[in-house]
Amino acid sequence: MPKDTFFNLPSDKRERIVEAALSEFEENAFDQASTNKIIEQSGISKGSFYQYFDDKKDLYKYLIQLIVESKLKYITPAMQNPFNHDFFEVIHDMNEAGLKFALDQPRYLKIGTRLMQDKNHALYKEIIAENQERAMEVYSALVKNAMERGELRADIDVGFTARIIFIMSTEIVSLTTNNSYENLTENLTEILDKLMNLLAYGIKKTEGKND
Amino acid sequence: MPKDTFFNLPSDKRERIVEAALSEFEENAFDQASTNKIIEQSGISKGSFYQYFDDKKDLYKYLIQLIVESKLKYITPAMQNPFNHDFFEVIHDMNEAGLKFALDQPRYLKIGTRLMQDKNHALYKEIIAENQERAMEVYSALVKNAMERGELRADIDVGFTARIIFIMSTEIVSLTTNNSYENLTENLTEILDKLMNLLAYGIKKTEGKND
DNA sequence: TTACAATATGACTACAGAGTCACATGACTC
DNA sequence: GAGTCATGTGACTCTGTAGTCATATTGTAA
Repeated sequence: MPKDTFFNLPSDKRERIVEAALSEFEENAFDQASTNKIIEQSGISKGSFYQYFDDKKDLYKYLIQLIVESKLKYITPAMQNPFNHDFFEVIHDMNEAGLKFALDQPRYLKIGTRLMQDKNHALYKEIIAENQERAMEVYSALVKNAMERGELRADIDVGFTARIIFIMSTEIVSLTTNNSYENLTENLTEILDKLMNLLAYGIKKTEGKND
Repeated sequence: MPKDTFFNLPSDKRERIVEAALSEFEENAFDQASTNKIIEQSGISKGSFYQYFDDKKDLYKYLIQLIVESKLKYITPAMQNPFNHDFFEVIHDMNEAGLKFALDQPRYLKIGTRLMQDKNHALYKEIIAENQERAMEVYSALVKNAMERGELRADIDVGFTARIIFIMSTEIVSLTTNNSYENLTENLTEILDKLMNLLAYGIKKTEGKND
């Protein structure tokens, strides 16, 4: 957590620092990112930086907190009473919210994605791992509930399905972008529909579900 | 490409260098990896290193080449006459081969995965991007062919499905490991079956496919 | 005006990185 | 033995890094 001196700062100065940090961490992973550059770009002195933050990690974790808070604002509405809604509708709405977040907050997305990528990094374990466990529990509960209500095939594996849905939620962004997070196009709902359709029905031609 | 001096080296020395480089790039992404450490660990002098390789990137690309060649050895058998076999069988066998590779060559896997992860890195674009395009073309042809033979629903999107299958092939490893590439368990075929089942039939309870 | 605390500053330390270069060594030919 | 060429060497340069600290500035309260 940043120190009081940081939060006591006039808001424009504080924003300049956050702005500079976002830019730096957007372009570089934690180890690559340079506090020197952040200091330079935000126009504060080195000494001041260390009066605001314990170290580079302190600042970084603060940014991640901002990002998580922001993303939660998007996701939570889709999670109201998830056990009373149609399972596929809940999953759809969550992914839709995630895409909206990606569209609205591209730099947040980029920083978050960077963190998610390096699963071997100590920071990943420190910041992400446990939250991910919680997410998996939520997904598992959703799947289990939907099975009990007869919405899902009875022979599927709950944990496996939960993980698939989790991976879906992280990969859907890359599905919509040809791998460069810059050009998020407008056919998001189209791609989301295709994905939901695949999740529900698969792609094999069967007696029940022909063309 | 390494210089002739490298290939003229006595094989034990050459292997020591490759070994040291694999270790370093296994533990660190390209930018983090230290040539100094590779030099130290392989017991050669700094000057020699630069007589073998143009620079750090030269060595790295050589390793990637070894990795790609190794992976191809696993995958190609599954790709013999792909248009005459059952579509799901081909996909199954390819993924199975990929998992075998992951099991047999964990350090290759780790280095390769690291490279795949940082899609923003210049090296990703230099090394991966075009190969990925080619992979997508192969997958697309497979999907299209299977549709024409009536194996797949006629209403699916070829490009989308090809991308799903591509993502599947990269994500299946993480599905089998709870995110640490160390403990690849033995229930690989089980997970692969579940994944193939999902791809084919989805998870929704329908008239055609109950329980 | 004085006194004191909070904040600001940037030169500085200590370290690590990639890559260079003048020189040393060893092998092979004449 | 002399000459030549490929290869080996490590001290060195240059650049960048995170973090520190003695000193200066500012704000506030008496």
